[in-house]
Amino acid sequence: MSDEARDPEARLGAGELELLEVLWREGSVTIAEAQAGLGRQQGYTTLQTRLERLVTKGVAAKSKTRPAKYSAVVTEEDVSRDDLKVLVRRVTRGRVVPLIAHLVNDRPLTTDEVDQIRALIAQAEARNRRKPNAK
Amino acid sequence: MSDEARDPEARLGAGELELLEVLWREGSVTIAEAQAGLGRQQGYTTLQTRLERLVTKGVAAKSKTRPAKYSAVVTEEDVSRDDLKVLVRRVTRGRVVPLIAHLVNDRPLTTDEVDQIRALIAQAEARNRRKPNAK
DNA sequence: CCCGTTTTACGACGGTCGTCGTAAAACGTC
DNA sequence: GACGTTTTACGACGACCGTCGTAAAACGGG
Repeated sequence: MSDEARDPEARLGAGELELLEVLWREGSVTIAEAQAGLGRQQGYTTLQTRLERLVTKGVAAKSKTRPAKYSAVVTEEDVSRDDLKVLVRRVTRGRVVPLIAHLVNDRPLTTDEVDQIRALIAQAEARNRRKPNAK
Repeated sequence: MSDEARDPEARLGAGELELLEVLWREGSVTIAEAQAGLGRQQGYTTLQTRLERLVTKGVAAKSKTRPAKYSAVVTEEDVSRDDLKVLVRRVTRGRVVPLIAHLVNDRPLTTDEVDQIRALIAQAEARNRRKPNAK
């Protein structure tokens, strides 16, 4: 019963994810650094408030060092897993193939990508053989 | 002057998508039907307001029949395309392979699904051969 | 110790969205 | 045509979030 604990992961808006991205990318940043790391330009205190609210939500932490540094508490994987789950369920009612179709048809793939996807499929198939629950 | 479509697709929140889902699923519904079609229970006038706001946003239409019927104006594909684009860019910085890895590793695939994905890849590869821009 | 700069604390405002309440208007029935 | 029911119109409230302003507090160089 370790992989639950989803309670502090309240719903995150698009703007909050944008900020979390900066934390993921830069690791641990002061307000000024976050301001620079963010693509667009935004007021200092605005970032302060936004980061503070992330801390309140439990998805970021604030150090007690003098220029305080903010860092992500949740990982990219945590969030993407949830997002993906929602997207797959919502858009394709649980079917993953239409989603993949969308992905590979949306733009050309390099030959490398094709190879990698093939490998992925082969692995999945191998797992199926070991445990033939192929529903 | 025909494809004006993209600009009124303002940002849709999670709750608004939830409602759109009902419209996509049921096609054209009165407020009472939407109330029933929605999973949970929610006040009549609440649905009224939410549907009305979807109309204001331009993503739903209201008929002039007596019990007004609401229907979706944007398609599931419109929205999923945008959502997917955001997700791919945000989570994997444009790389589609990690996303697919996530999808196929997250849960077992049926043999049918494996076959279908293989076909998808083959098609993508064929497109590559016809137009060898393989980056 | 004083001063300018940086950092933090706090509060406010406006827009969006889920949530309803209330009441007027339209409708079907007797 | 009066009445109960359904449908619509309108407005409000509270939470959330991006946006800052202001000002106190802490810091570092003279």
